[in-house]
Amino acid sequence: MDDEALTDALRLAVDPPDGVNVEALHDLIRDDQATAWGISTVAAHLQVSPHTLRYYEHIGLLTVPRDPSGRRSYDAAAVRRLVFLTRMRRSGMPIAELQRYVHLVDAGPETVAERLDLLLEHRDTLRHQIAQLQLSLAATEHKIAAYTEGPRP
Amino acid sequence: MDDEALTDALRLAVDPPDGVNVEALHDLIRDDQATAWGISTVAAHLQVSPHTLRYYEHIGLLTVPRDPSGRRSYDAAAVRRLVFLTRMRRSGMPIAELQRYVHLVDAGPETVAERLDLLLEHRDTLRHQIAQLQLSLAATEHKIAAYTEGPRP
DNA sequence: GGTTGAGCTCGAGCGCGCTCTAACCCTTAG
DNA sequence: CTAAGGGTTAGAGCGCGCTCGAGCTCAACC
Repeated sequence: MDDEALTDALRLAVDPPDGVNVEALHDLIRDDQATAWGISTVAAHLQVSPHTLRYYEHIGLLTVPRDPSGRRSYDAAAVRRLVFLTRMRRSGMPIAELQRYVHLVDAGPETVAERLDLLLEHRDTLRHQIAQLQLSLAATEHKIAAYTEGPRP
Repeated sequence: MDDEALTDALRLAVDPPDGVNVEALHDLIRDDQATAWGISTVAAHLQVSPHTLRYYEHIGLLTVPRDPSGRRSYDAAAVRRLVFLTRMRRSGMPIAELQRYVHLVDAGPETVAERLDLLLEHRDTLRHQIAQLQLSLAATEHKIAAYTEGPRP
């Protein structure tokens, strides 16, 4: 059930249906303090390796509770942060910037302005990237058309 | 060969999102047969370093004519190929794939089908990337909205 | 209760794509 | 005629983001 919810959240994150519904994603992974997940479960759902999850923790991007025998036990907060982290990574945010961001988050509410700056900057980067990719896509499609239609490409 | 397609790719390069000098690119494609450009000129216009241009040549992505004293003298064909190469690189195509592609181009017209496959595959990659980035953008904008609009209760 | 397998830490290694250095060569301005 | 400044080569080095291995502990299943 919770596992399913996580799966759904991640499917939304990776492979969006027609409308992008950020609200829904947000709801799907909201607090749910009963359950916890093992490292390989989380890794599989986020499409990263357990090694990577340990690495992220090691470099201070998040802290993960342990079970009595010392194993990582990812709670809802950890998973939510990981969803954020992996999405930012996939969209090209460098790890150093993620470290800066989570440091601000952990520092408390007086850093909100700075976090906002960081997000605004990333938004601009994303828009720029999308524009560039669309241009590359147009160029690629044009070349494809030249190969398929034109007798002398 | 596919000079025309490369030229078209260059034409599509005319309106990059930020910074790239449109006039400069026009300079680069004007005077097709008469002129040649030095390495630092080309590097500046393509926004890469001369080191990178030598590197691309070294790994076989293109060949560049030399002037009588042995210096690189980029002609229109070389520049067109570099426009293509840099565009593909910026849109995430790995160098190994570029090597494969230019190898096919250099192998002659019987490799057209294979080149087309490669381009189709890249097109799909681009579409997927764009979709992902748009989702990340939506998520980022949502977070920004949460910070700016919602006065925290 | 022994074996299998997953997780743990620590630290080294790696693949990619440049990026830089060393040592030398040419062209051009003063 | 000299000196600056950019070009040439081969090859080493680097930053990023993992990725893997060694050697161990622990839990679970037959």
